[in-house]
Amino acid sequence: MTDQAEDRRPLSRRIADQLRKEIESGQHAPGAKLPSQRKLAERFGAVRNTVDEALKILAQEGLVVAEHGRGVFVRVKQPLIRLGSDRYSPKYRESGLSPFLVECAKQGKVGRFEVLGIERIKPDNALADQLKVSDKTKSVVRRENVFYADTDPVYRVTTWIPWRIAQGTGLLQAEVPHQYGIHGVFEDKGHAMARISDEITARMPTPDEVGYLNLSPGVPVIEVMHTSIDQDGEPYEVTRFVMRADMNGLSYNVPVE
Amino acid sequence: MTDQAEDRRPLSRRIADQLRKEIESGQHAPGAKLPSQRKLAERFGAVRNTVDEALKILAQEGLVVAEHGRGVFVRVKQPLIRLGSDRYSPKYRESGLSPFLVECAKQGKVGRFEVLGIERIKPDNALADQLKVSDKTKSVVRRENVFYADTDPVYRVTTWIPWRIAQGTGLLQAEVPHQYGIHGVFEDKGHAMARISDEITARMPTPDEVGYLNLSPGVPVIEVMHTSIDQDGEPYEVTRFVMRADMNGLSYNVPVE
DNA sequence: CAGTAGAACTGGCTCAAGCCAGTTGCGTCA
DNA sequence: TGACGCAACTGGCTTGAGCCAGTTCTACTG
Repeated sequence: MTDQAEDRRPLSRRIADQLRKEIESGQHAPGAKLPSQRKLAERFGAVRNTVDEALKILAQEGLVVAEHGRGVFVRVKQPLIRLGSDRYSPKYRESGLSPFLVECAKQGKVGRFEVLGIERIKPDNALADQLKVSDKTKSVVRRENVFYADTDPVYRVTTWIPWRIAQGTGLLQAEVPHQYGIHGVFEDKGHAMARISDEITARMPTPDEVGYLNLSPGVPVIEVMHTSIDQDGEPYEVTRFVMRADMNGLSYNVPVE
Repeated sequence: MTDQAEDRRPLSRRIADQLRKEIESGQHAPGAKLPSQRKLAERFGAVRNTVDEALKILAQEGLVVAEHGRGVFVRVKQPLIRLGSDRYSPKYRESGLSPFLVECAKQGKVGRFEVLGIERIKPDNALADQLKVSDKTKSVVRRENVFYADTDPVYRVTTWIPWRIAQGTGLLQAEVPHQYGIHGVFEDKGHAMARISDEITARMPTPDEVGYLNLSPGVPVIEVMHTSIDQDGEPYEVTRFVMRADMNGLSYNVPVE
């Protein structure tokens, strides 16, 4: 009776289910190569196309990765880089270490980032609203960065700063003009970080994001819209993180108010 | 020259790219039906299989949804239900409204939940560690719930409570024995919530989750591992949320410490 | 012995054809 | 009029065949 129910499911699904079971039970270890599509086809009495379909299902689930010309491999789970709610804590600013670099170091990786571009632009409505600036003029500075752990791109970061604050600070240059980083600049301008507001969503990447984060199929992205709020309750900076979900997590350890 | 580069990309991708462009430019409005696979095949000079492939790509990106026998439709974006860091705030407990119900009401939906099961079990290592209980005995109670907005399952919630705390409180029954809900019970036991620790990840759903959250392809899940910490810094409850990412977001508005 | 050409493998993608299973609407029949 | 059944549509999936493009290793060549 179970068999009957099984039998009416598509063959590609049944093959995927069987292989998933074998992977989860450890019959195929992480990193191991699965039999070739042609061999699997023979084993399951299906045509290669159908096996290909089954493997695509598993790839979408993030269980396997196909490498052209080499084979299909059980995906090795990457350790997560945890971006914490304490990432803006003053304790990091004084030590000179960013939480990202600390996390990378923990995993024996070298963290670094590249500046992709800096521009003074006209904000869209939502952003103008959030930062309380005009949406008619070039009232914000946008900075684009990519972060790497070793050679893997890990997340893309876009920061928007009101021109009123950025003006005359050198934030239009690639090199951040302060020993404590960009938030040092804000403090000098009279904006100490009192609160943060983070809005978190997850979704499948756009084709663009697949390209610049070098994503394999079945890896979603986490998008964080972060706003820094100063001692007067005024927002003075917005940052968007787009992170690959297979290498990143978030962590919030906060008081209940 | 661009054409040459374009031409060496797989046909299914090029079709997907073209359709994506048309959807994003508004030529196909949200909810609208795309031409049938057979018509698209004719238009693009491809075979139906290839168009099917292209549509699967778009489905995986979360752009379209196929309905068997009816057609392929541009996905309508659901408004997000935002689970906030203030969801455990005392202000809600006294008003008798949960943040989930408030969010649903905002969207004109009726929120409700079902108890799937309650069990006294032996925790796994990580959980035993987190709650500081033994992993050798049935030292925790597990409660499983599903939350619905109207008829859509929105998230699945699993709560683990140390038996030492749950004992004698009636938390083994479906009906929570306190007017302020489960956290009222904890307070009576001397555990006031002082801090929360949330660990957030995103990933593709397991086939199980696809089933009970009724997920369409291309929708990731957000997983939140939440720990409640009392006035003495002791963890006394762990909850895992598995949320469909197309209907849910998280929001943390917290002080910088 | 070093270097290389190529065979034999891998997955990627497309075509062509067909059957099946949902959905919808229309026309017929009671 | 109302119910029912069927035709004509929709997507879902599989077979079978074939070409292409990466990778790997071997055996031959200089």
